[in-house]
Amino acid sequence: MQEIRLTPTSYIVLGLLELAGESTPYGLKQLAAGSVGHFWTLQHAQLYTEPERLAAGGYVTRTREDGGRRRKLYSITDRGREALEEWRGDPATDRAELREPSLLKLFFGADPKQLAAGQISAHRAKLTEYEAIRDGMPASVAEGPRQALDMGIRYEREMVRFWEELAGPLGHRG
Amino acid sequence: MQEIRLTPTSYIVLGLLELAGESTPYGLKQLAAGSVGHFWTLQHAQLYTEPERLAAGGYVTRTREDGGRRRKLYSITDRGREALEEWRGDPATDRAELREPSLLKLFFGADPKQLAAGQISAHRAKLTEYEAIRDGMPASVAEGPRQALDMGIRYEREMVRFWEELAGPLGHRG
DNA sequence: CCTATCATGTAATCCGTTACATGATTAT
DNA sequence: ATAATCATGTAACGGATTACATGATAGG
Repeated sequence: MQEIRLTPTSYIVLGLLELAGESTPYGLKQLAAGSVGHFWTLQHAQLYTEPERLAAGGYVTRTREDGGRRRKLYSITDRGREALEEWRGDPATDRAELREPSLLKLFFGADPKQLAAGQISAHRAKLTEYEAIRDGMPASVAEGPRQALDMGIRYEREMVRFWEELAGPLGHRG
Repeated sequence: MQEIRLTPTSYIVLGLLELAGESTPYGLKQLAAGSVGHFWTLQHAQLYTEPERLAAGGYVTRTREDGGRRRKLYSITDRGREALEEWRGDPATDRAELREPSLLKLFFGADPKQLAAGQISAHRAKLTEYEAIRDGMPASVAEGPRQALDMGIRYEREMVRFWEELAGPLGHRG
């Protein structure tokens, strides 16, 4: 049982395993794609390697299917649950940086109007997608995902506004 | 002259070198700290290694001081300028993900009120910092940094609003 | 049957972070 | 002088991305 460092990736895997119970990497991929993946994507390879790391640390267990494909199945352990719980309960969260590539370009002198065109459509598309998810969300969905989605919507709206104003400043309140 | 891949870090270094002319890694660090570092920080080690990479690719040149410390001095080459120009002119910018650790916690069930306390003060602090920079900005500062800062301000404001509403929903428009 | 696509993994590479180390200035 | 901080690097490590490879399933 090695010491391993828990990264955001680790918590995503732990969180998904907590929700899903036993799952294969591909199962995790599917789960992630429909949920947390909307604002934090993982490479598929990570969903194979990260559970291995977590297993080495005792946060998950690995079993193998008996039948034909003998796929690897992972489950969260008590230790994993504790770690997840501790993480969730700790309000000291590292600050994220904006780290928008488009912002970098803007900063270093790219033409705002040109950039804006692409950014507006990208952010609008994402916004539409988020709103569709929200409108189709069954009442059973937990608060967390709902609130996270709400943040995503706000963010996209604000970015659309920002780029729209950059692209065509109509005085203000156009 | 090797093929190297240009990452956002590369463009930051190139962009800073374009602004600064010849500079040492430490000089770059100082420059970055007062500008782009507000929304995209680099480790100091990167400011020593990245210029080396760029030199290997022919995007910058390295010279050494004649005098005592014989520090390394980097300058952008024509090739570097071209690369920077092409990057700036290409509106096809990768989409950034939100990747807020706090959002991850929220998603996976952390207590919103508890999280909010920390987030509100962090985002308020950043907002205050940004506003101070904006208010102290000399008229000579280029559009790019100014607009990037504006985006940062909007972002922080929106995040403050979001967490405030989560922490204490006063109906709406409290 | 054949070919997409879905699914399951491993290996190599590389960038970013962290840690280590030391030289030069400045302040006390 | 000496401590503190500023400055200048190198080395090790590790996680994330990318590339490679192959097996299973479904659709035509």
